[in-house]
This record gives sequence, C-alpha cells and structure tokens, in this order.
Amino acid sequence: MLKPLPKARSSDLLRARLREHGLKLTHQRELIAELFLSQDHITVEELYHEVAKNDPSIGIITVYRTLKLLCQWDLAQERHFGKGKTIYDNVAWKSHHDHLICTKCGRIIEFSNFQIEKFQEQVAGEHEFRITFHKLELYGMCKTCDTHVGKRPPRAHGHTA
Amino acid sequence: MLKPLPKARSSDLLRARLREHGLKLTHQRELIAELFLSQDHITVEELYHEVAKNDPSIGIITVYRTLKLLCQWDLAQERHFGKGKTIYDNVAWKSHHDHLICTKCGRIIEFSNFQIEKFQEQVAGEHEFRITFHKLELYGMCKTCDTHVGKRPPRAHGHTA
DNA sequence: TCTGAATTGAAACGAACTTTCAGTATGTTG
DNA sequence: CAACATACTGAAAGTTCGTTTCAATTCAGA
Repeated sequence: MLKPLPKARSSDLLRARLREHGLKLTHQRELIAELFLSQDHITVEELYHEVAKNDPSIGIITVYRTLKLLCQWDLAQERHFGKGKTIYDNVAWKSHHDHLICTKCGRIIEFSNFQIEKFQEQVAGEHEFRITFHKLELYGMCKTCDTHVGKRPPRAHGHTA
Repeated sequence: MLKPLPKARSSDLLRARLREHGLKLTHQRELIAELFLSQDHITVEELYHEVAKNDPSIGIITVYRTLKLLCQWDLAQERHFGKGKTIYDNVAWKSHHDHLICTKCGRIIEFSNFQIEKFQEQVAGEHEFRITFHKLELYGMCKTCDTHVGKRPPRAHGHTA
C-alpha cells in the first residue's frame, strides 16, 4: 500500500525541521512522519491505522499533532474535499498542484496547469485582489467508473493512491 | 444588511417547490427562506440570528433543515471554504460562479471565467475524466486589506455582503 | 371543523477534532 | 554517564458543527 519512497531523506527532513525548531525526535514522530512521507495523501484515520500496524501503542492524538507539525513545515497540506474528513497531502517533494476527484470511486488525480493559473491572476487583477494560494477541484468520473455506469460497479482501483 | 431583493418571487419559488414535493408551508420556512433568498451567502449561525430578530421562537435546528431543503431544490448550495463553518450560497437566480476569498476580512467576491473553464475541460480530457462540477477558490487579500497590511486593521467592510 | 401526516423545538447523540493534565521520554549540561 | 529541565505522550474530557429522536404542535385537505 505505502510506496517505499525516499526513506533516508524523509527522516533527514524530519530531523532537520525538529532541530530548527528545538523540538524532540521521538520514535512516535519518526514512525508517523516516515509513513506519511512515503505516500501521496492520506486521512488521519488511515495514517493512524498504518501507524498502529507498527506500534499499536501510539494514539491517534499524536498522529493529529504530528500532521499539524508537518503542515507548519510545508511537508504536508490539509485538504477539505466536500465536508468529510481532512485529507493530508504529502507535499515534501512536490510543487503546487490541483485535483481531479472521482465522485464514484474516490480516486484522486493530481495535475497542474499554467494556463489556468494565468487566468486566475487575470481575474484577481480585475478585482484588485492579490492571490496567496488557491484551490481548484474538478469533480466527476474517471474513465473506469464512467464506462461502468449502470453496470456492475468496477472493482476497487486505486482509491487512495 | 439584507438586501430588499425579489420578495414576491422568492415566496412564490418556495411555495412552488413545497407544493411539488407535497410539503407544508409553515411560517418558519417562509421566514427562513425569505431571509435567505434576499441575500448572497450566509452561514447557518448568521441566518439564525437574522431569523431570531423576527421570530426568536424559531430554533436553529429548523434553519438547518430548511437550508437543506433549499439545497435539494437548487436554491442554495453548500460551500466549505477552509475548514470552518459551512457557507450557504443563494443560487436561486444565479448561474455557476467561483470565488475570491479575502483571508483577512473574510470578504467573498464571486466571479466566473470562461477561459478557465475551457482549460479545465482540457485537463480533464487529458486524464480521460468527465467533469460534473468544480470548485475554484482563490484566497488572498482584497485591496482594502492589502493596503492596510502592517497598519491598523481596516474597519469592517462587507464581510458577508 | 376534523383528522392524519408533516413539522417543530429540545435534547440527546455523533463525528472530527482540540485541550488538559499527569506521567514519561528526550537531549543537554555538567 | 548521570541529572535535570522540558518537551512529549496518551487518556479523557471538552468543543464545534451538525444530525437524529421524539413528544407536542401545526398544517391542509376532506
């Protein structure tokens, strides 16, 4: 489920940030951060379950707190699709991007488009507004779900990846 | 605070929808809908306070329920800017639009831009995705707040209007 | 006016966090 | 390496925003 991505580097990143802020490196933080930084996006609940596989003694409270720290350091970003749970985006090695969200299977595709951002700036200019960040979410159906409409629902295909 | 907009028409709209669905016209629904339909966007809390000015006996629960009905009938739309309270958009006489949100004073400006929507379709096509709806939110500072950065904060200027 | 179904308000409930607090782990200093 | 000041942790209680339950009330058609 979780990709074996930059392992050494993710713990380096964590250590560096902790040191910068005079915070302590605990094994809880180490585990939570490593698991978080080796995937794309995840909810607190999901991450908590992953963490529990390795160390069931860690509470979900600590997962909340650690994710909040990662957000402060721009290693994570909160997302609120619809009104449900918060999704935390791993942005440690990624630049800004927007999302396509399949309303049927929950699949999330990341993209970025220069033209769109250009016109956003234009709109902002027309309203004498200075943009600091933006969110663009395109909801609809991915190809797999779309071709299965009315038929038997497709088998799960990458809900979280 | 609340604009004296289409009054007769808003109650007609309500009556029509209630009748269509075999629901009853209560004075609570009438008041809540009229107040809601005479402004642009509002939170449950705010609308509840407006309602209370006219009839303090109406509970916030009924405001929740009535807004939910209006949403079902496409007279209102839920918005979730950031993680805070839900904002209900009056869309009774409006077509789709997106938002500029001032992170300082909370002011919300509506806009729509054909070019952006065109490129959204292009992106979707590239990912074999069929868009059913989208959300675009541009966060930043409105002119008033921007020119007051570092100085005394500006007086309130249209937070909700 | 009668009557049954829809509606209402209060209160309990629920989900998703957040805060509080006493015990514990960490890293630094000597 | 031991001591110590602090940061950190988990559990439980508390918030916030919203939903469900339920007895009492209101509405609208006959």
